[in-house]
Amino acid sequence: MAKELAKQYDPKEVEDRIYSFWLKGNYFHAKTENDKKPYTIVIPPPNITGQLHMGHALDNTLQDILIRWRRMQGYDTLWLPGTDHASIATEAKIVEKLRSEGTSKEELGREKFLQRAWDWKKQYGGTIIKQLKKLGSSCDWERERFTLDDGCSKAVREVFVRLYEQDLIYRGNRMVNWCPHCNTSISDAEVEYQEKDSHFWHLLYTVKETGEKLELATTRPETMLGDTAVAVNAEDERYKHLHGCHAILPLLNKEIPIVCDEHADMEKGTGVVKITPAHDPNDYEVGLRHNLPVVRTFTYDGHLTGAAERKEYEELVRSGRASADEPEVLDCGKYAGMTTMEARKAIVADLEAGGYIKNIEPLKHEVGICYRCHTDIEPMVSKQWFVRMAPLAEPAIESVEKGEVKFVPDRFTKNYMNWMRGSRDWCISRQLWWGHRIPAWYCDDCGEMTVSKTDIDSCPKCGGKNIQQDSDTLDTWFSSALWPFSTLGWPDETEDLKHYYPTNTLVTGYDIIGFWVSRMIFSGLAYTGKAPFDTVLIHGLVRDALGRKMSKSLGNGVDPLEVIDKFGADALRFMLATGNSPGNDMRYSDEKVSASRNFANKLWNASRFIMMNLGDENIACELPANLALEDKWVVSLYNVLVREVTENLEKFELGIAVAKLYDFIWDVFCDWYIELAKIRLQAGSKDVKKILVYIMTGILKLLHPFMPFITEEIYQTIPHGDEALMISAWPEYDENLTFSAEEAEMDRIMKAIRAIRNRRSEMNVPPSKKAKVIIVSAYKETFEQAGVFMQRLASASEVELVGDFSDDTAVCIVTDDAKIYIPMGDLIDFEAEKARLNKELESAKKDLQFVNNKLNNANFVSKAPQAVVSAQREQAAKLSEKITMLEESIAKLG
RNA sequence: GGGAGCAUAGCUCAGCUGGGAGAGCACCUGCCUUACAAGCAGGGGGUCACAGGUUCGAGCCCUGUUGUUCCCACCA
Repeated sequence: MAKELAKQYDPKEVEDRIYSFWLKGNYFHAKTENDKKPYTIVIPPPNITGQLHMGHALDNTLQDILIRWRRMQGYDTLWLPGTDHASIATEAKIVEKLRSEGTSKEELGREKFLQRAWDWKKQYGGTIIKQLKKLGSSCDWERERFTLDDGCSKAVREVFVRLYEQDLIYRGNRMVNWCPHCNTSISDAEVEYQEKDSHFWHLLYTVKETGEKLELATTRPETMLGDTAVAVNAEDERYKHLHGCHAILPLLNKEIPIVCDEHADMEKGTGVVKITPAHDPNDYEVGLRHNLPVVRTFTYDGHLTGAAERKEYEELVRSGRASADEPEVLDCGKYAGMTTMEARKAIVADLEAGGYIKNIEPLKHEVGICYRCHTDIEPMVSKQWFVRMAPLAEPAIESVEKGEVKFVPDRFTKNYMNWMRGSRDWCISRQLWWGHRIPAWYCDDCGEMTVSKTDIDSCPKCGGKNIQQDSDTLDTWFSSALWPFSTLGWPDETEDLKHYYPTNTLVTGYDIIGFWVSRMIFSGLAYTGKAPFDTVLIHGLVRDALGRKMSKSLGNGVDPLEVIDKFGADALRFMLATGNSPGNDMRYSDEKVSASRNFANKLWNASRFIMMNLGDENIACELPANLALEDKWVVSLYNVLVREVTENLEKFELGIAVAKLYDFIWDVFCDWYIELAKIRLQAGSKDVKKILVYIMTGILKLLHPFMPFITEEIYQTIPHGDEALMISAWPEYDENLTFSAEEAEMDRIMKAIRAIRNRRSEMNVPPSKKAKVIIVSAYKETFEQAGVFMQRLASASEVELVGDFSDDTAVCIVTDDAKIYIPMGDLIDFEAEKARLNKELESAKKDLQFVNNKLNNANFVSKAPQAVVSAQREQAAKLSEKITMLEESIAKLG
């Protein structure tokens, strides 16, 4: 692989080749080694309909960083990939496609429709997987799963039947959220809210017994045909005389009871509420409390019911198939067949004509909409399957309270708890075809319902063959909830399950804590007895440069693949990891990626420089026996870097880790060490080459999880041990490599060099104009070594150490540790020099004053930690020295 | 209505357990010093939203205020 390296790093030339190299080495594959500690991540399965977006890029970059790091640390790592069938989203796409072809799912029939869906999956399901590979994701592709594959389906059935047998799944007529566009029920979690302009219609109902007009307000007059009561608060003095009376429902002239219920709030409006149990969640509850009839007036596709629906209902009752909780269906007569909006207009018009409307008031209120298609949700009583949440939520809450599952950052624990505590029973049936079909069969002969793990073809009760499977499918999230263990083979006790479950880290956005994370936790506990992971690493959203959510409708989405094409996958990954702290949103901008790209290029050129100097020499990656001052300095700092980066990763502080790497590589290694190394390289030192290889190798390892491609590419060109960087050992902190004295020495030298550069720059002396440097310092030995450094880095023609010095034509620079003179001849403005030194003196005195104020404070000295106090004392001493030196210099100027 | 986050240099954001404010980009100055101009050296720029409090000491902890974003909730 060794060759002449290009001046600029070209990710396009490298990335696919390196990815193939990894695949060929089978490095992503988890080998289930029982002597190694496992580390497992299951991927949040992207939808098969999806294209990789920035959210995925972030999510998977974080996962890949963690998994690569742990792999290098020697864990038996498994990153298990896969995709989600996304029932509602996929079905919607296929339905749309069918419509464009002039047909429909009904016309096609279930079988053929599902065939189309599988074809779709085959054709597009691999797209996002390919895109994940472009990012560099080191998933174990041999274990790739799909929520609708045989194994996951088996797990789904197992769970469904178990829950049913434990009475944790039931079927019944309940209030659900109905999407008239998707034509299915959806769960509470799938409803979003949006503020919309509407009206408050103040209606007047007549009380039958007293003849008085009762004023009440509603936002949904179109539901009034289904009213089965009017409610007032029992404590409300205004209406006490009406307890037990009846109201006459306008238009239908139907007598409905006036009930007392806590739901009626005396403070709100007139304190009177109309009750429509079939089409309002609150009213449904009121209805249950007062045993009110439930009258359905809407069809499932959002029209008012008519004679046909009524007839269907009557059939059901006559045949005895109607369950006890079956809602009555009304023939809405002249309104039948209207959409709810049309009905609203017609009903309001009729009410107005009948004098039943007191007034209409404009109103803004939150309306529930479908998270997929944004259609207004119709709350509706409907026969559905539900998971009983309370018994499942309890252990899930306890587990998190006990710390078995930890959220990072911690504040999302609260978010999770709220969700768990507040959730109502989970509606899991969907009137869709693409998904896990509910394993329940109904016998047409005897009416028996059978729930079974395996398909059945006759009724177990009467033996009849006229059985039909429930036509509904399960909520997509039902199978997602099982993902951490269904993918490992559960319910079978597979080797994978034993070895890799429970998994370790779940990485996901805060937006699906309710949808997914909480359901995995209660599912894991309920079915495997263990929490499915120990840590949930939460990240935020990737927004656009203006801070807006990226969305299709705004057209402000940034395609990660285009970014990869332009800047490289490493640059994108590095950018996503940099400045990202857990749980916080971040903004995307090309400038940031470009900065990351520049960093990659910097690394590339550093390696190019090292390669150039290595030539054909075979340099082992080891420290030489004798370390020079600058070697000890860089090794010491590198050693600290190893410790800190590792610690940061352990705490999931990826953004901090990556910032430290950036600083070390660019500032410490490239700008200082390599520059210093040039001196000895020219002299042909082999030791310095060893150090360069040693540090570069360490850097590549530490940076590899973040920038896998370029680091691997460089690793393959420099002398290396393991066949691949990605499976090489993660560096470890070595306390023998701490050289504090040398760090301090280098610090003095660097300060002096910076001070000289600074002065020269201020005086506009070009680097090409070399000048002699004369140093007066108590740190003789240090500065004796520094001579060559100064020639190289501070444009010194020669460096002389003297006990004392005086020259009117020399610039004087004072650092904490030394007085430095640079004879400049005519360039010196005598007065300006004096003024500058005086200014510096003032500033040093001020600083000393500040420190002394602290040290003179008895409370500070007695209460502050000893280390802090002594640090201040040291600083005071340094400043005093500096002041003395400055004063001497000024005195010499006269 | 409840809860949470954010508010730090012109812009985007770091700032880990409280010890005299940092980076990237942008800006200004000088450099093609042969690894890198996607670079090097230097520089300017911040009462850390506001008001109190705890502390020897607060960007960091506590209380309140303002602005902003988000989540949850059945507002008829």
